[in-house]
Amino acid sequence: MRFTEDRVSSPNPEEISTGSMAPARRRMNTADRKRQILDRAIQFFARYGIDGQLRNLTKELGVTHTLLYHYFPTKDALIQEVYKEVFESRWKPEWEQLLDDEKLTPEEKFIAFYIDYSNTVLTYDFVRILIFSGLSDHSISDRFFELIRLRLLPRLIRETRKFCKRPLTSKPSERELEFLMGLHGGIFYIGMRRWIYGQAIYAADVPDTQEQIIRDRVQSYLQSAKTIFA
Amino acid sequence: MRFTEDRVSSPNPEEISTGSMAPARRRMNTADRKRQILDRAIQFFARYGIDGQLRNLTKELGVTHTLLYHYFPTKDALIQEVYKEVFESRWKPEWEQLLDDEKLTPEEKFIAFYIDYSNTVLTYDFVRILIFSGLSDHSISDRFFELIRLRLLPRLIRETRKFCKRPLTSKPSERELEFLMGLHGGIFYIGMRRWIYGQAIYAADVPDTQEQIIRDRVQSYLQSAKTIFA
DNA sequence: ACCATTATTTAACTTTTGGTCAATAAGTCT
DNA sequence: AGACTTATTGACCAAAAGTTAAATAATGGT
Repeated sequence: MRFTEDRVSSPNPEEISTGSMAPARRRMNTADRKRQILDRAIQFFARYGIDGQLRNLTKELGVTHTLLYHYFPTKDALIQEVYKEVFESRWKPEWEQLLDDEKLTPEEKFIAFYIDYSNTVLTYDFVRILIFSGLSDHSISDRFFELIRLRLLPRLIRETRKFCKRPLTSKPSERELEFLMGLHGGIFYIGMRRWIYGQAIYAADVPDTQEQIIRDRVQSYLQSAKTIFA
Repeated sequence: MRFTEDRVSSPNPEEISTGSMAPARRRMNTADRKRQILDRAIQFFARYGIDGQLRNLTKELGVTHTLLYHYFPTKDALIQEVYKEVFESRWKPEWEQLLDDEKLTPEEKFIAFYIDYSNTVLTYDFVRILIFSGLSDHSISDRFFELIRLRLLPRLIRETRKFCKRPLTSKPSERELEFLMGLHGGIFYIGMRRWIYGQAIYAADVPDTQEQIIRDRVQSYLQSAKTIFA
């Protein structure tokens, strides 16, 4: 004998105290509920991947899975909104301004940028959803890399050249770009180790250490660029 | 009306010529068939993830999906064997010997090692299965990182110190390790970009360029280590 | 040429899971 | 209080997907 019991026992914190088991159906207004579902869905798909089951997602919300179809026409539509939310709404235009700031040295820009970038991008949700989407469908993660390639890399290359006192005009060579990707990838790898492989990154909990690491790597990158591209 | 039609039309190359549609059931000996299934399964799960469907896997083999259960008790057992094959059988003990070689300089060792390591580990199957397994269950990818942490990192740290002319005795500091992980991660990121995000790595098809990139990064790492840890 | 073994298939079962639809009830407005 | 809107649920469907058991037939040994 199996019951159809989608909702978890006590979804509404206010109701728990009674100990009764009638979950007392509560209505939320459309906007709030949609927001709530989307937020949960981000965490949920980050954890279980896009193959995660809707019934499990809604169980976390204390709601039956059919309610989702009141807000999203299909599972895929929900996932698309999750992608949109994660990839597009977290991009900071300030990064570009920072890298264009006339008052900062290239070194200061690199360090300030990568510290903030790490704090924004190297989160559980972001890293995992980026990887999940890359694994299943490039077209999603491509959009994020387009942003990097168009908005960030040219500026980072420019600052590198400034630091090396080289002319800024010519098109970046593959060797230059690839050397930069070494820095970039090394930093992203911190998120990989932490959120994909589940390794404890000692420095992650100590902001000072975390920043020291980035500082080390950036300085290493810039100094070596000077040597390599002299 | 639906038929149970698992096998693809002409599984056996020798039989195609006739154009007839009786696929002529062929028996393979146990060892060969198991090997064949395992090889295919590696490619298959690398591509579609562990959620890939057995019916699709066996379709590629020209066999019904139930045949799998003659060789593996369960889907999970098959996946475990895939993991074992990918992670354990590709580790090269020569790496340790190379890094211990008395006749090479630290710089030569680093470069030789990372070139070979890249060629072995940065393959489609390996990178993707490593990520898939990390995403779903750390316990699998952990085994691979244990190898790295125990067999490789101490040697790489030792060679770094030799290069910097520093004493070899003390325990590696977190800063040292983390700086090394910057190099390591930057190199792994090449595989990520290529096999997860599907980016065309220009240098990947030109061995010379590929090696130049690794050379650049290794030299950058070593030179900077000298500065940082002086 | 026959027999025994076992690789392979056919058919069927079960659970899972995305999705539909009509019924229910919590708010809101008058 | 009664009516109206619509958020929410319960029952149900169909296809997908892992698993099992019995039937079939290819191969090797005698």
